[in-house]
Amino acid sequence: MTGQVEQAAERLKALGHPVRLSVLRCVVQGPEAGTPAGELQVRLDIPASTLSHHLATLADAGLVRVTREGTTLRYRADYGVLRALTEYLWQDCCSGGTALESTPSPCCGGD
Amino acid sequence: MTGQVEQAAERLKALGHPVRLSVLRCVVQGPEAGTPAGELQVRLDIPASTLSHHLATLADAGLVRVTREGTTLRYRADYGVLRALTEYLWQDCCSGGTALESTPSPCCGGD
DNA sequence: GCACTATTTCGACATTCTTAGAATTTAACT
DNA sequence: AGTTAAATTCTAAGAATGTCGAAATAGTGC
Repeated sequence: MTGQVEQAAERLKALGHPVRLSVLRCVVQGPEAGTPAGELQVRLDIPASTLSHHLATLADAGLVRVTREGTTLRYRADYGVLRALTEYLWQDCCSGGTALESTPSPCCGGD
Repeated sequence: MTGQVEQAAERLKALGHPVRLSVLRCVVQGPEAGTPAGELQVRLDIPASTLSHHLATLADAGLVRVTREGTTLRYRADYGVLRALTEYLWQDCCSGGTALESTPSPCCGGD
């Protein structure tokens, strides 16, 4: 199987671009059934071909899923993957060591 | 100020590389005072110059901090930044929408 | 089959990233 | 000052990314 570090790195890399991170936020804020690519294109105001590449990157990383509906393609977030990634990032990469033994919680606690 | 999305993207991008993610994990698991670059180099078994570039990327992104101690440089994680990033990722990018209104918690709960 | 719409794929270019040997800096010690 | 140790910066070259107009594809309806 692909190493866990490699997979997480690939997903973080996919998120590591302003446009793609914005795309994800749009998708998350959109309807549960998914947001049409054309709507994302209007919202983000970027060329369709550019958007398509970014969407492909996100989909390849497994962060979003696509559903066809006539001629339109709806993109929606894969929350399972996103959550697993977030958990991995905090638990396995940030709090596995000696420095934070008593740190309350990653995302839930906090100010 | 730099846009929040841009800053988060830069940090995620810094994490989006297998070597850098491994570096971070090593640093986190190391002593609180920081791990010498030389020790990281031995652990990860990569050329010093390559490691130095990756460390610079992580430091530029604000994910790690450096302290000089004689001729050795100790790198340690900035947990405040890491935590803020993790929180941002989940709260602002993954659960801000309509789809997950009743989702318990990002990182703390969960199976 | 033709037209129309929604998106993707192609092609090309500029930019950035990654890698790593060689040279350089920084600091400690004698 | 000279030497040694620890890291970084220089340099260079190949690989990967980002961008976007133009062309191609998938789907619907006439």
